This record gives sequence, structure tokens and C-alpha cells, in this order.
Amino acid sequence: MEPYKLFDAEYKFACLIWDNEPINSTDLVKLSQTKLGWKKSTTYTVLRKLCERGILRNEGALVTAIIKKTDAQKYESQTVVEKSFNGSLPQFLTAFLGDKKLSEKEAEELKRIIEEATK
Amino acid sequence: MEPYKLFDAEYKFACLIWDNEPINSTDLVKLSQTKLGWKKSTTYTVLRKLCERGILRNEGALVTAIIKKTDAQKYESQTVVEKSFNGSLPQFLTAFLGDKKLSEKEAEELKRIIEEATK
DNA sequence: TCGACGGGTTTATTGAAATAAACCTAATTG
DNA sequence: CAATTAGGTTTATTTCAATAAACCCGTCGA
Repeated sequence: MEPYKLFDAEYKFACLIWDNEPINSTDLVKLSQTKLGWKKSTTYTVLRKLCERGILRNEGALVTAIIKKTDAQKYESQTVVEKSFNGSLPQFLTAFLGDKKLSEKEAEELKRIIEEATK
Repeated sequence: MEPYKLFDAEYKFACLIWDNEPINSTDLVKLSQTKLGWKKSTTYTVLRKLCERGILRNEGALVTAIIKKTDAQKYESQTVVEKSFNGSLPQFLTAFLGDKKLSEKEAEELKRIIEEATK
């Protein structure tokens, strides 16, 4: 498995941790119950797998993230561009935008992000 | 199933058709063999499923696409932005670019695509 | 001192994606 | 006409993501 690959359920779960870390494991069980509808055992199963894969850590019932959300997102974004868009960001953008219209403000923000990446 | 959702294997297969349509089904079997390493039955199984879902058509052994590649890509791009980036294209772009540096030319191209979506 | 609770592990179950073996029938060709 | 080929369908198999039931063990408060 590639280091940062998170499956759908895993990603949602990891988001709980990124948003709440450090979090006690029992509290995480409760949070998963309310936010994801998961049973205790499900939470611990997924938690252990992500720990084994070096993505999370559970030490003394305190759960934290080892990899950052931005790194997981970076992996996810690059994977989709590679797999579905031949590695081409312009192709991705073109497809995403389609006939969608952007406001001036949105366009400015995007262009600023792009500018930023040329420096 | 959402109309345009293609699983990984299905997407690769559909790409063969988008790139070669109209294509005779027997030729498609050969193409899938060489490009994807698929057996004949695999090709026909996947082909039938995509036909049932209204994505491809197989009429008189002639295979064509019903939905366009750009539409499948659009769906894919929007799905990833929703699922992993909270629906925010700026967040996606930021994550994708990371520390990557763009050349002037690449930046221009991206900005042009964005400009285009404001008209 | 026992029962509830915290903090887990072990072991299943289910469902679906990915792939293919085995079979079928009609047409064609040597 | 016998064998091959085209063009499929039917039925499995395998793998793995997603989810959970059932169990375990130490501790702590009543």
C-alpha cells in the first residue's frame, strides 16, 4: 500500500482526528459513533490499521496523527490527476470547470494560488 | 449507482473505447488483451456492465461510447473535490501544488483556463 | 468484592470490484 | 462436413473494504 492512500471510510475517520487531535481513544469512539455511526469495535479496527500503516498513533489511549491532512490531500489530488487526467492539471481544471462560471473573486483567488506556485 | 461513476478498471477500459471508437467487439477483446492484459470474458463482462449502465453501447458487435470522456472526467474531478476538499477548488489546487513550482508557461495556461470560466 | 467502565483484541460477516473459466450458437472456411 | 472463428453469456473465484459482534483484562468506586 502506498503510504498516504486512505480509503473513503478511513479518510472520514482520519478527518475526525485531524480536527480534534490529540484525542482520547474513548472520546474518539464516541465521536465516531455520532459523526459516522460507527460501533466501538469498528473504530478500534480502523484505528489500528491506520496506526499499523504509520498514519496515526495511539499511545496511552491518546490518538494523534502522524501524517498531516495536507499530505494525504496532496496524495489524493495527485493520484486523481494521474489516473484520470494523464497527469495534466490543465486537463483536470478544464474538466472540473466545464461550463461552470466563476465569479471575479473566485477567479482571483485561483490565480493567486497559481501565481504563488511560480515563485 | 451515479450515472457517470466508473471504477478504476472500468475507466481504463472505457478509455480504450474513447480512443478507438467505433470499434468492433472482437478487436476490442484483442486491444484489452494487449493493453490491459484482460481475457476475453473479462472484456465482455465489463463491456456488458457498462452497457447496462448506459455508458457504452454494443450494437451489431460495434462498440461505441454513449457518454463522453469529458463528462466522466468532470464527474470524477467534482467527486474528488467534494469528498476530499470540502467542495473547494482552491483547497484542491493548494494541496496539489504543494511546493511544486510552475513554469511561466504552465501558469499562463492555467490562468487562461480560469479566465475562460469567468466569461 | 463486584460490577461497571476504560481500553482495547480476535474473529466474523458482508458486499462488491476485478477477473476469468467454461460454455454456447451461428457463421465461415479448408 | 469438420474444424475454426466470431460474438457472446453464465457462473465462479478471489480479494479486500467496511463494519461489527463477542470477548478480554485491569481498575476503581459503591
